[in-house]
Amino acid sequence: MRLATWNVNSVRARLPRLLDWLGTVGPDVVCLQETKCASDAFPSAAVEELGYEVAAYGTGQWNGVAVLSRVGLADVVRGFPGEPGFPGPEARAIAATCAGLRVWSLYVPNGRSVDDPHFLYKLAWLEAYAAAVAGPVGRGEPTVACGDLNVAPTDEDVWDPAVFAGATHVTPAERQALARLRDLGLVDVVPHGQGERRPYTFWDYRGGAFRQDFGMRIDLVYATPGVGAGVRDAYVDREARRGTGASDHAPVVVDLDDLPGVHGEDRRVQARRSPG
DNA sequence: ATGACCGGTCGTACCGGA
Repeated sequence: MRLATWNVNSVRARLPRLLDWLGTVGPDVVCLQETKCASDAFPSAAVEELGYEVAAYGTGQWNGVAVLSRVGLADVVRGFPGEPGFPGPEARAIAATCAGLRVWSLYVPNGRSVDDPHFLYKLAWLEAYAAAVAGPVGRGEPTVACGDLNVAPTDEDVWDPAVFAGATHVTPAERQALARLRDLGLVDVVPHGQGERRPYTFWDYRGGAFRQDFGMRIDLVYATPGVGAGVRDAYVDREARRGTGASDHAPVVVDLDDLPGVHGEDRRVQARRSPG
């Protein structure tokens, strides 16, 4: 299975590039974040023409997540029990089961600044998510929690730690909240950055950050141990960040062994069985 | 240089992003 996660920064603005990318990379399952459109405004038809089913969750111009799959898309859940709001519910989490794998597409709150109420919301949201997946993950259900987690796990995951002194995304509090997920047993599937480059996934639009590789690794794939052991390859698709009309995030692409008991024919059956 | 970019919005400035 080829799994990917990508913060597209508006699915409608990115649609031509998304469709090209789906055709070129051919992922089986895609987690999208910052779709920035309501569920019923998601451009599903264009994606379905390429053979994907779509589960979208969006409430308007902010946030928004989705899962695309061409290997089955079952048991879709939007949000999770105990999910905090700001102050009301926000569209930041959606789950679906694809070829036996429980897939979460997550868009963790930004935090804005360390003295902003949004920062406490970010920490609470991460804690609540960890509590929500603790049961299934503890029972060994094959799971990936992936998306824009908005935390750089280590100083190695930002281009210059000095620049981020006092900023969000690198604080001990955020890293501890993220570590709760690893405490459950989830493993960080660290991609390679293509060549010798660091596996950054985000570069600010401003100041030629991408050209200078002033990036951060904040788009993450956290997998249960059995899933992590089946990772054949994982890479950051920097090509998708290049040129005009790009998102400020690059996709992370992960090639996984099929889960035990779920083989190619089963996947085709699941795909056929699902409603179009 | 307290900047620089981009997407969205009942918009033509401002918010949010990170």
